[in-house]
Amino acid sequence: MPVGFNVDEMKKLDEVVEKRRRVKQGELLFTSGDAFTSLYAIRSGFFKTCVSSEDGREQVTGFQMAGEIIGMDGIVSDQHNCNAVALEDAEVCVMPFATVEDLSRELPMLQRHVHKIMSREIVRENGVMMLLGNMRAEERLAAFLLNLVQRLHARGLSQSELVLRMTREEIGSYLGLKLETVSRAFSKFSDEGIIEVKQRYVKIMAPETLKKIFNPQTFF
Amino acid sequence: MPVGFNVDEMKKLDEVVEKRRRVKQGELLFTSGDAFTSLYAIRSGFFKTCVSSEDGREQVTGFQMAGEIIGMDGIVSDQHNCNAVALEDAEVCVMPFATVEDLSRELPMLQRHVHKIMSREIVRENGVMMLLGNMRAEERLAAFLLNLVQRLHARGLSQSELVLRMTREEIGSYLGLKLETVSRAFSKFSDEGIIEVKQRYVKIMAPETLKKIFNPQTFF
DNA sequence: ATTAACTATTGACTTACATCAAAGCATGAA
DNA sequence: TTCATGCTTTGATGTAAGTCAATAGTTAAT
Repeated sequence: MPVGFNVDEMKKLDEVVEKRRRVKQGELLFTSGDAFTSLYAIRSGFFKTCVSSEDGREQVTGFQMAGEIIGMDGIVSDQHNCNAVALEDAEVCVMPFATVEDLSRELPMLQRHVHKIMSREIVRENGVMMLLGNMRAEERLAAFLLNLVQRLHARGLSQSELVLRMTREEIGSYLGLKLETVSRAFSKFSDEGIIEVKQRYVKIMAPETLKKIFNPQTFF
Repeated sequence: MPVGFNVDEMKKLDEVVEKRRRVKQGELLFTSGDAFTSLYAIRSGFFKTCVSSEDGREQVTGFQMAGEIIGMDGIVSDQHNCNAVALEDAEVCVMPFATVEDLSRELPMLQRHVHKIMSREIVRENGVMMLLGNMRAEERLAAFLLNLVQRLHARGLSQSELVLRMTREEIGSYLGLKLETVSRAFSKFSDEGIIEVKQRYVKIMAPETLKKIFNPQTFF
């Protein structure tokens, strides 16, 4: 939650958080078809969200970490439209959406915040569409890595080192690539000295080169 | 706007609509970087929204028709993050977002409506990600056509005939394909008797076959 | 400690779509 | 009517990424 609330308002905000819920690695926070009741603020841990087509194909639609909100897909139809799976043991704050709506009628700042969170998700997905529709494998992976470290850095972690919480297959699903292609792109970056990779551990050695790959035009 | 408001509430809702704005074919309703002030309800006409990368690649992120709301991409950063271009002469209702927020604090039904519209957009984009990440060219085009006629039919138009408002290139951009690939897929469907095509005019002869192509598993 | 079950890497080969190129249609202006 | 312009179709060829397959490294269970 953002700063800028007074003591009284903070008390009200506390009401929103009904209770906490722990989700073990591999378990579902919610799944497609579940009744929608609440948004979830991730306190710790790491999630993926994914949709699956009726013939079983799965598309990872996002990776979410501490401080992020998930569940907004459920508002439109009062039931969830994707699955949220914990990629490591996690804890979330359950925020009943009816309470969020009630309270955001009293607190314009909360109202504004809810709108921004949803808008941010729309804009993020626009970016993913650009990635999937226009970029090549290495550009996609560069964008993915840069986005991940940037978000981790914003949480006080390193801006050059990270431990991936997801498999090559899950990265591939998010980026519209097969796991072998993801693996090859990692190896290529590693061969070129842009990153160091050892399984899930990644160290970014040349962030500027990575940015160049993601966004070639910047240098014309 | 949905039904279920009383006379008094309807009066208030009228306040939201500040004024109307006409946008000629080819003109921008808003563009990336514009200050965000309002959402727009399309009264007539047809729009595309698109984002472009710094090196000039363009990704169409959606096509919008009468009755739909655009501009929600601007909320998060107080400036628009995509371009909205009229594909035919159009008229929109300008709804200043500050007014929408004020009023939706008084009218829970409006508040709920705003949330649903944004959630619907998130879910739609999830579907596009599935399309772009997992489907082949013909599946994408089948899904696209089915979605278009379904929306047109909901507006009282035919469920089998439509006139495309966009070029093959714009369809391709939306679907992550090149215009030649879109054209070939149209020709293939036509050869197989699934549709009749004559330039922008399309008649769906075998909707069930189209659904099968989009969703092969249904028939195992 | 020894499996078993995942996960990741790498190579050989295939393929769906992209690219390049030419020609055919519309639409609108002069 | 004629020309110009922009869209669409179709063919020939190229290529990035997919598929198939073998191997090896990691993690977890017994």
